[in-house]
Amino acid sequence: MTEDAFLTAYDPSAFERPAVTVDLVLMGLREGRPAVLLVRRAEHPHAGRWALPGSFVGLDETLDTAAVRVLREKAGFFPAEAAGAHLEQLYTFGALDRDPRMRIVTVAYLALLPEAAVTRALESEAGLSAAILDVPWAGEAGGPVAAFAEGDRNRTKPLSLAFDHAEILALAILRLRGKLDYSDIGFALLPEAFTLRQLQDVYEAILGMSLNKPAFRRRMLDRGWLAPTGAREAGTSFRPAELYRFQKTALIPLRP
Amino acid sequence: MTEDAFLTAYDPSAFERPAVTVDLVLMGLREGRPAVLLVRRAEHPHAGRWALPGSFVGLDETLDTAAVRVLREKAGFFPAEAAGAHLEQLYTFGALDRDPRMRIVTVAYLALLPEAAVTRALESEAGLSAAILDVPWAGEAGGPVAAFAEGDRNRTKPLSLAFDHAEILALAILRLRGKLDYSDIGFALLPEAFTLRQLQDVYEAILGMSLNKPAFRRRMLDRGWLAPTGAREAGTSFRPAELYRFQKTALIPLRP
DNA sequence: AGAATAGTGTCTTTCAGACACTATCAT
DNA sequence: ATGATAGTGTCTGAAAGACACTATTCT
Repeated sequence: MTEDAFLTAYDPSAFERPAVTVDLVLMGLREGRPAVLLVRRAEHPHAGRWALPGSFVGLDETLDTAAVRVLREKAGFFPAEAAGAHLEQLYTFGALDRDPRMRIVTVAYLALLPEAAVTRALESEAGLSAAILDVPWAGEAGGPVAAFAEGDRNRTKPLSLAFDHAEILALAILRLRGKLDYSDIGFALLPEAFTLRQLQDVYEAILGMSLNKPAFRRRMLDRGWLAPTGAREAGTSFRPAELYRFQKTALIPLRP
Repeated sequence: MTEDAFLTAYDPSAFERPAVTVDLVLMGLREGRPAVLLVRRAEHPHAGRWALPGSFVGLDETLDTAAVRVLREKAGFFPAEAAGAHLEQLYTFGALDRDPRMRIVTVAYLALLPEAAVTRALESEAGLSAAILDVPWAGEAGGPVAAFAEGDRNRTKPLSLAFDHAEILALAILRLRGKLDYSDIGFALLPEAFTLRQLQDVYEAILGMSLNKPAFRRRMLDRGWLAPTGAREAGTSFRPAELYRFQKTALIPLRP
């Protein structure tokens, strides 16, 4: 039997199979605080609760393609924004009862968005809301992550997330923290030009702790990923800071 | 409409869906060199090439459960061995053409096995073979990973892996390297009692580079994860080294 | 001038790399 | 005693934390 003959005779529908979805943790900053974009579920199951934007994965699209599609269709991003956003696979969740309708395996993605893109998405997509995250430093292992409505200034009533989305969210924070120091994801949350103070604010917001200023500046500048633009920030009532661009060097310093 | 009524009316088979499988990278050591357990494919597609052990995911089992089942059924591990092995999800692969039969999304797992378990599995499972890996240090980004048959002493003919399994394997090495320094996975490849030299050999094999002895000993002992057994290795023709056990401390030192 | 933050100089501490050295065991 | 590896003492250099200081801009 040749391989071609085998493939022709093969019956792909022999076994029942789980459904496959992608769910996106859309992380950004709102007034310097880490935030996630959520949709309020209108329908069962879990109607009225908050969920990560997601979608079923079609037979004609890869997992990554499906994630980008969600970015466009459910999160209101322009194709150019969706293509430029930092998007990485997070983890795949496959508990038996994670969805009461049927067996669903979901591939979770983490997307990092600059503050301006978050604002624009919120304005263009009515169903979308930003939730502010409370991420105190709770050790390397992380802790539960609480999400609050943007209006809830006192942070008294944490939002109730649908399905296992709270677990996915907690893992996203962990991933973000873990990669912050040795990758370039911190820059994905910032605009094209930014000050070192803004960069440090991002780090402090994600890590949930304050950092030493001179040491932080040294580390960042010594990596060689920052190119001064020559311009300075505007609109301050004090000395304006220098603006930098992120520019990954071709020569990555390797261990000897 | 109540949630119950909604669920009763819901048709779970409305859309065509991809199949879901798990594939396992079973890593261990063979004579101090990193190795993977592979099965030779007898059937189409990719008959004659080498593949990672895997299986379809049933509707009644989680992803993790399916991975443990493969450990038992296809890799010949006793239930106790399978339960004790280090097993973690690696990444989910969903390219459109990764399997010519049909659309398959596979969740890749990484399993780490002590040398003795590898030897036993090879003896009990006829279809299983060990492939020695060539993992030179090629920078943080890693490089292609070549696998060779155990008999191929000169390492001239790299094995041809089926599907996208070479890609999965390369990612497994990357994950292993990345987690080696800050997690306890190095110990998963060692027997219950081991010497510091053996531990260093594991690190050097996985990183593909040699390490400084005093610095390595200091780091390992200062972490407080090693408990001296009081016994010493036997059968050497020179001074026998002290044997240690891995024992994770309850008090994990946290950042302040 | 005063206020407020940007940005730096420098001391200290911590820790990894390097090297040479001592200790211990089998033969 | 000899050979071979286990295990350690110590110097050096790189880098982070802490703190105080200077610089610059707006009002």
